[in-house]
Amino acid sequence: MATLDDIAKLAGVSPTTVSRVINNYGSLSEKTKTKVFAAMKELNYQPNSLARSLKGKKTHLIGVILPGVSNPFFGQMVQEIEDQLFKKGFRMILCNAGSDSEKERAYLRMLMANRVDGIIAGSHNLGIEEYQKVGLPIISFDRYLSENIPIVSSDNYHGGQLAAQALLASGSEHFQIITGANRPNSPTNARLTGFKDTLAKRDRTFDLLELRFSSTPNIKGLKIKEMLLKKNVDGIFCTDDLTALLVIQQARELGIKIPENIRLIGYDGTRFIQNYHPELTTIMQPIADIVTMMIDLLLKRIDDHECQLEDNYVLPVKLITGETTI
Amino acid sequence: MATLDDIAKLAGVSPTTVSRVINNYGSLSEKTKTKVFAAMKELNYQPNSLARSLKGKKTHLIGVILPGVSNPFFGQMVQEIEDQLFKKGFRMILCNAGSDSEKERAYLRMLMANRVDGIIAGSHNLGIEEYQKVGLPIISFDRYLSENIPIVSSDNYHGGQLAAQALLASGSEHFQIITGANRPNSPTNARLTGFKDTLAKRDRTFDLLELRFSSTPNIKGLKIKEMLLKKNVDGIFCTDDLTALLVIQQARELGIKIPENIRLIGYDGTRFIQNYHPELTTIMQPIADIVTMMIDLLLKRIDDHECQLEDNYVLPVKLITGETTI
DNA sequence: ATGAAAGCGCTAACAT
DNA sequence: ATGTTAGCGCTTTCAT
Repeated sequence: MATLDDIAKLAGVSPTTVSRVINNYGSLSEKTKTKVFAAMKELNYQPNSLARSLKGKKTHLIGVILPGVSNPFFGQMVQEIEDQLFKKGFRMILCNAGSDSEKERAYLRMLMANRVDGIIAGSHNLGIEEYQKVGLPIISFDRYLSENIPIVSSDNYHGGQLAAQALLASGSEHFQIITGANRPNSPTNARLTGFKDTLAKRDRTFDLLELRFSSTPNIKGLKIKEMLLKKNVDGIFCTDDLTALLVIQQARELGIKIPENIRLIGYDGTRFIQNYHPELTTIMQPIADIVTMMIDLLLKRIDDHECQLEDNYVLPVKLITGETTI
Repeated sequence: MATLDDIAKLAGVSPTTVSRVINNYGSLSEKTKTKVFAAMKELNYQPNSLARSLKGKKTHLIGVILPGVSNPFFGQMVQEIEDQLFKKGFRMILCNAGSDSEKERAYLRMLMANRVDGIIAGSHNLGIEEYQKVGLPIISFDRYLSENIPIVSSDNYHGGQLAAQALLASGSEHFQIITGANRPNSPTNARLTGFKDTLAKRDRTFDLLELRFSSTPNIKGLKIKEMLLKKNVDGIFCTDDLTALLVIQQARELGIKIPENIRLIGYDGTRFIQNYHPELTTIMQPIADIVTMMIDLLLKRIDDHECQLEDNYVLPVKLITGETTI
């Protein structure tokens, strides 16, 4: 692969001059420019960004750590991140941490070794210490990682309120919420709290079903079926849309009609759900805005590592009414 | 951020020795090792992989170019790629090319500039020339890119055959196939050919509806509705599962019963579909095997740029029978 | 068992 | 307007 020196030789100028042409910097005569450009074309030259970055410049690489990308929510988010980063001249190293803390730890080390300019993290396997030690600009999505790491999230509390209001408005009396395992410190818990508080104001209570994030859909389906059979519920709030799909599936098999017998509301409102399951009432997270916010903050921190940022940035959610609530 | 020299000083040895410890190479006394390790811990040292790679070593970076990741098929594929690459000590730079050739071209340049060790490409915006000029190991998924770039794909032709057989077996008489726009040279066309040939053997014909990849689901849905109303079909083959979901949606709205009035079969069989739409009969692509194959070939080429590989690697598909065919 | 020194490809003073 | 040179952090001969 051609180097800057090769170009210099071919064009009959010094390496510096070539560097100047590449970076469009200092004063160059038109002649030299043309010569150099010609040489670059001829050898299909690409400046080695490793060498460049070694000289203390930015790598323009961002590490993105998420639980996984086969889930449509994170799929859409990653797509959005990639798109926005690209427009700003950054590339992304994708890290699917799953629920494996060892892997996440290894990735963190790798990202440091690769001298990424910053990190967007939306996973939650690790303790605080590891993220503190990284010493790189980090922005978190929907998770508390450590002091001084800003969290961007949608308004989970209000989402919970909206869900409760929608179910109340549709005349439900016996409420059920289905969540993932609730981690301490996770902003996601606010969905539950918002739901609970709103019901409490009307003196209503509800049952809670926790399904571990790591359970397979089959297992989740089974637990849902069990719940559906045992309890007399008529208003269900799932804190993610995929679980809501499982409820629809199980209800259909049991001959339970939605929304006649049960009203159902999900959470996330990805483009995927809007396109392929428009029947589902859900709370939409503003993924594009979340990503814009995260990237904005991250780039600020990259420009100035010391810049002060808020602890929390909360973006508004929206109720999308489908046919699963009346 | 600490450098190798910092460690050397702190440990009271030469940089060379530190390098030896890091790479576990040459002969070291236990004492020195311990000292050096201690120094590394103390400064939370991570070797700068940029500097390492500059010295001619591999970057352990792989570029992955795909149309996008919000589609569950590519989502699952990316997840699989990431997972397998990680286990072999590689990272991945994710490039969503969409249907934007300028972006794909820019990414190709970036990947060269970043000196990735190799590329996995599954997009199809670009002409042959650009991929030829890259001069990096490349493996393609399901697309013809250029001479000497191996293509890994599932057995599209056989998939088409299976689909036809399933519809025939379920007693359909009037066939419809719904595909994306058919590009020349795309292995995907074979799905159509396999379907056609199998029907032809039984003296059956079929209608073709082409939906551009770039159309929104709403538009696709509209065209499907139109088709459903106008034609008298009772056996539909969609060359991807998402389109099949759209057919289910439209049929439901029109009061057409599946499988009573129409039999339906999709293509891809992602884990997502298997979990959330088990009712859909579909042809499953062996994503994990495809990825294993691609990575295997890519690493071979990375080890030896000249190594000879086949032009095509075709992996078997499987019929998954749901309730949309009887 | 350890160290000195050159060099990977580039950029940035500092000349001229 | 262009060139010389040193150095980014590491690996790798070649010495000792």
